[in-house]
Amino acid sequence: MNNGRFAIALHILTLLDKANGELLSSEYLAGSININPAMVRKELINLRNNGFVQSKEGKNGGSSLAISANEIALGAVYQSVKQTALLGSQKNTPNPKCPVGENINEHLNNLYNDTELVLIEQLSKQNLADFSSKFN
Amino acid sequence: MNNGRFAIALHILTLLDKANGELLSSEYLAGSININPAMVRKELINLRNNGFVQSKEGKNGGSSLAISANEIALGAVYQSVKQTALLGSQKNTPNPKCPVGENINEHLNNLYNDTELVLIEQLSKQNLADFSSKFN
DNA sequence: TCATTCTGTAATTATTTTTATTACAGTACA
DNA sequence: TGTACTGTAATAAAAATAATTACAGAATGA
Repeated sequence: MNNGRFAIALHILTLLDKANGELLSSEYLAGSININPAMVRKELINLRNNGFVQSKEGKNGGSSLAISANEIALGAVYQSVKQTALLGSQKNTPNPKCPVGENINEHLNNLYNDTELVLIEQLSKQNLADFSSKFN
Repeated sequence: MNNGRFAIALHILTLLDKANGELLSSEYLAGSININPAMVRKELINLRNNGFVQSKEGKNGGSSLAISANEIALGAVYQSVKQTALLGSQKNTPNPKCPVGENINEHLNNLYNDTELVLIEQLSKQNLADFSSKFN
């Protein structure tokens, strides 16, 4: 997928883990990542939908982890932000009159799926707690 | 990396393998992939630089595999087209004043590198001959 | 030798994807 | 009821990718 969102999501999660339940505002998170608070909020929507974080609106609001850091496998984080296939582009419209062109998408998809499975497995050897513990 | 180039490269290589040494023109290749011949030539430059194919200029020219299809591991094809890190974006400039921001790139890079290694290993379980044999 | 058919490559443009920005309604608190 | 947040949409900007055009140079063969 090659997605800057993976880095952002993991960055947010790491900060939330370090905060130990204290609510962090999107502005604060954005400050550490060095991006716009609105971007952080967008990513938080996704992290919330995946059950990783919870947010509180209004004054003194902010976000915190919704589950324990060792329940968040990095592979799950990857899956939550991935939008396109690992190696493919969305548009691939080969010539169906050619025997290779006709079938290559099927074979590529099989290859991508198998590969992605292994990738997720590998990422999941670490969970958020493991990752976060690498920081002081 | 998430690169349409992987699909294009593999498509080209598969066609060349099927051609059994016969020279195929960039126009012919482009016809099967359904892209512009100039794009094919660009990708051929890369495939040539990696020793996978050879081309002949001039009339009746074209390209063919430079080595046997079972010497071309799919992981090597991936490596030849990859330009950005597997999961990262080029620009990631977190706030160095934050202990997490300061070190996250190092940890992300380690994670990406380990993951990519596994990915290449997985892809390399198949070589071009294996892949190509899936087509009639 | 010279027209033809290719590749090699650069320059340019177009398209798509990603990221950033702005804005403001809604919510919670004190 | 003012303040400090989130939620979300709309828009714009930037970056990455893909496509197109163009033409010089190479090999062939009539």
